[in-house]
Amino acid sequence: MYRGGWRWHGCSRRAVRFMEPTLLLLLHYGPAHGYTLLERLEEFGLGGLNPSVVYRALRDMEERGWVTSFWDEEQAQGPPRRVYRLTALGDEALKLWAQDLEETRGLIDHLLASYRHHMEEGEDEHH
Amino acid sequence: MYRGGWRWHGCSRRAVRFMEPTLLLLLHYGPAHGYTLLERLEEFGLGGLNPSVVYRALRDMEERGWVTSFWDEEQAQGPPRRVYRLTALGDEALKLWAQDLEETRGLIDHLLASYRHHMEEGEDEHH
DNA sequence: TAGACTATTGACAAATTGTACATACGGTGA
DNA sequence: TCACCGTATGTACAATTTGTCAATAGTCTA
Repeated sequence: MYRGGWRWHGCSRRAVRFMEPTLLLLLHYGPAHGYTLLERLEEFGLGGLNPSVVYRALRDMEERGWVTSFWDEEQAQGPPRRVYRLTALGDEALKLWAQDLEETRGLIDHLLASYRHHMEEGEDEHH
Repeated sequence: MYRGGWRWHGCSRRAVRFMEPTLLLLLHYGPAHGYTLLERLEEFGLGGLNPSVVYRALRDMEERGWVTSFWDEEQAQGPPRRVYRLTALGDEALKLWAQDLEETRGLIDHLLASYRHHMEEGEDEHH
């Protein structure tokens, strides 16, 4: 069950929802390592994500053909790193995601507008 | 796995995400039957949700103390109907949800702005 | 050479979501 | 009266997603 307290663990839940389009956008800037992407998610308010979750998302996107990956030849230092690169399909996915986000934004706007409108009405009533 | 095709089944996934705050708002308008709420979700772009999902959400909200419910005494026609009413706690939850939605909208705005900015930059480049 | 930091992965438990079906009341037409 | 339709709600289980913990591995430094 769980479903318990308000806002489950930090913003984790929401962060996960926006991770995928954000990764696509970051990769549209250019190829990058998983670890780098993990860190750059913070710029989009998606910091503190569990690394496993991010790596898993990248592998899933690869399965769908949105990205390709290969081991970094020039190992700078540390363990081998995987480099991800956006594919043409991933480019399409990013566009679709952008549309989806616009729609989502519309939904939220409508909901918040109704909320405020209703609350302002409530202020005038003397109950 | 699944995670397969783009946009899984209609807008179901997204609809579920916004169902809870929408139900809270609808109940802030006044007590209502589950079935009525189910239908009114459509006004917020959340139509076509599986009834089970909506009833389940209502029961969950009741477990958390956000709503109370009782069987409608005056059975108009048809089977017995349950009436849901928002509690003070539910009222608080709605306010918190509104804040959360504002934040979410901020995230989306930031993401879309970055996307557009990057795309416009790309147009100037001759690759 | 033990520990810290960078990187990635695997496996499994926990939670959420989708779906199919069960139940029940009242009205309608044959 | 019986079959059937539309309204209304609930249950149970399968499918999917998410959270978390631990394993591995290379490099650097004290």
